[in-house]
Amino acid sequence: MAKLEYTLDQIDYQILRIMQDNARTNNADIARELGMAPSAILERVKKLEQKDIILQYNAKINPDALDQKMLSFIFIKAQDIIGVQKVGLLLAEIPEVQEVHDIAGDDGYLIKVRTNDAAGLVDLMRNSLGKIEGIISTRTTIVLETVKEEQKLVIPTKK
Amino acid sequence: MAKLEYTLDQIDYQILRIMQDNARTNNADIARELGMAPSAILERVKKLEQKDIILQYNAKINPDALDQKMLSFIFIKAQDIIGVQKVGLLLAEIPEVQEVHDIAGDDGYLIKVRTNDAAGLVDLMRNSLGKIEGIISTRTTIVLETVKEEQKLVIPTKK
DNA sequence: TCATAATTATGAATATTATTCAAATAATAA
DNA sequence: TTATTATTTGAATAATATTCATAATTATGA
Repeated sequence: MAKLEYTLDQIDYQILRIMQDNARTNNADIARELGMAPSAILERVKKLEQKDIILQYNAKINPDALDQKMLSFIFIKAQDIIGVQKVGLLLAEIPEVQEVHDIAGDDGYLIKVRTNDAAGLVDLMRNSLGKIEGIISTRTTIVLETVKEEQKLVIPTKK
Repeated sequence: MAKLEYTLDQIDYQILRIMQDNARTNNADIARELGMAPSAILERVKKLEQKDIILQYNAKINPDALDQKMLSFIFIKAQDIIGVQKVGLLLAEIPEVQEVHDIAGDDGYLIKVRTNDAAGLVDLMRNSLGKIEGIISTRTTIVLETVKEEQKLVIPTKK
């Protein structure tokens, strides 16, 4: 899927750093910051996209603004054969499920779910999870408060 | 912090939907898609930003491209007084820690950590977590494979 | 090392977009 | 209904994106 036969240099790292910080930074600004021609930056950004190094650009929306105040993590024990992930794929189809991780240990999956409230969570568990065959059991962890939530990667410096 | 005395309408939702899908969509394109003047869209986007509805724009970078192939979740039992989160704030300062959630139950925190490999994780636990006072114990869950990882919210339709 | 090839950057030209703002509309409240 | 406020439009200008030929740089192999 991702074709990573590609070596990133310092300039790429700087671009990634800027983009990771603000994905709407325009080419001209990046070019100015790096002291290069906008066309050169454009070229690199396109390549980063094509090589699947930059996967996507997304806006982080305030969950409260959409009344999605409840965040939970659910451990799901499933009877999937290791590496097949049938249950995992079904879980991934649920819109409220933001993340699905196949985890080590007998739990099977760890999923991250955002709902309006507790009722929404119950709903989801009953209607969505409940309909997936192969789920043996679930264990839910409720988030009281989120202190940090980013997906920023640590980008290498110098070298 | 966030001032949410603001009611979103269908147009706002559409903008959010577009932005959530591709944060680099330009104003002109959004305007065309919604059949409105670019200036009107600009106005709305600015407001969405100012009202802390759109929190930030970020590029999702392929972790593999930066050799961050290891993802783990760590439950941290801490002796924080409920609601004070001293440990939580210290955890949030660690760059490899992408998320810190204060969770219900006696576990305390659930954090999401990205490192190069197992050695990097051990390093982090020893050097970073190890230096935080107030951590009573940790329980680590290793991610074998991620099936889905987004932060897209479910945006209401019609009404 | 040198020459050639391949890659990447530049700079200028053009196409598009962003941004501003006054006027017009629409929505809301009194 | 009328006044008030908020939003949208449309036009004008500033700025950015994009293309592409040329130049510079870097990599490669004899």
